[in-house]
Amino acid sequence: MFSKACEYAIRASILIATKSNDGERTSLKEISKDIDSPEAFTAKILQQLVRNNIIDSIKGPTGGFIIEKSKLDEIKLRDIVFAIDGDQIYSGCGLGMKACSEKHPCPVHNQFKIVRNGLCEMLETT
Amino acid sequence: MFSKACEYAIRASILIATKSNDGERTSLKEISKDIDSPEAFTAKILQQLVRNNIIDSIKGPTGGFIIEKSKLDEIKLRDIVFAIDGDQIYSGCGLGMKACSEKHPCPVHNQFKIVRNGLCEMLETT
DNA sequence: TATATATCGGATAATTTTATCCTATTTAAT
DNA sequence: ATTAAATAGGATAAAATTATCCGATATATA
Repeated sequence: MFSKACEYAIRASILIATKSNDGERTSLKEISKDIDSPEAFTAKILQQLVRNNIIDSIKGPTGGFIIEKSKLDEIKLRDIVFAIDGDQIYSGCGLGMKACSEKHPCPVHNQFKIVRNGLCEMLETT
Repeated sequence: MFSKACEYAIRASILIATKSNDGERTSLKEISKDIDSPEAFTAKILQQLVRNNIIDSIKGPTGGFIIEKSKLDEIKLRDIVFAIDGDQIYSGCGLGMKACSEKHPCPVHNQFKIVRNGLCEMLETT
């Protein structure tokens, strides 16, 4: 469904959000241990989330990652997926057919559409 | 959503099914041209479909690929996806969390479940 | 039977994704 | 100020996916 990078991003975000809700910072070490991901790779992904303004980082001892209180209820899965995987989930035909469109739908266009709409709705509300 | 290999497999299968319904064979060249995929790579994928008994191949001049009439209505997207990508779409947590299960669901478990069930249902009926 | 056409299958290459390493920078605490 | 702990970021490596090449095999047709 998602790339591994995106999976890590979502899992990390959930952890950071939970901790942030308790007013705690979460260190990279803690994150990669908790979500069971490679540390250095996870660091890259967190940097992307920082650049995309989804999480904040604090350097130095006692540093770590947080999500601003004001953002806690605003951030949707969609934002994370976009930051890491881009819009590929939304764009184009589910089968990658260039010629497929609403006007010239591929044979499974409508069935795919239903599923994708469900997915997008979920990403935008969760 | 799917790997490219799987996309090619589905697109090729749709084409072969259509032609087979008209009693025609479809050559590799025709397939890769029609579905806009690399020829040699497509050949590998078609071989997998042959081994998985989804399509049949006929060698030699005037050869090509067909789907038996009796199978035409029986083959579901599910079969193709399984043959190429395996059961990854069905198995495990949508976020790849080992610890996630019905008993200890991850925070987005139920939302993912709805979407995946929709996808599986579609794959099994189309 | 000879030939041309088509799939089969092993080996290899290119690309993308995932993962690691190492140094720089920031900053809390002593 | 010094030190130690933490993130930042560039360079590189490993693994997986996608793609290509080429000889082998099968077979319809002349």
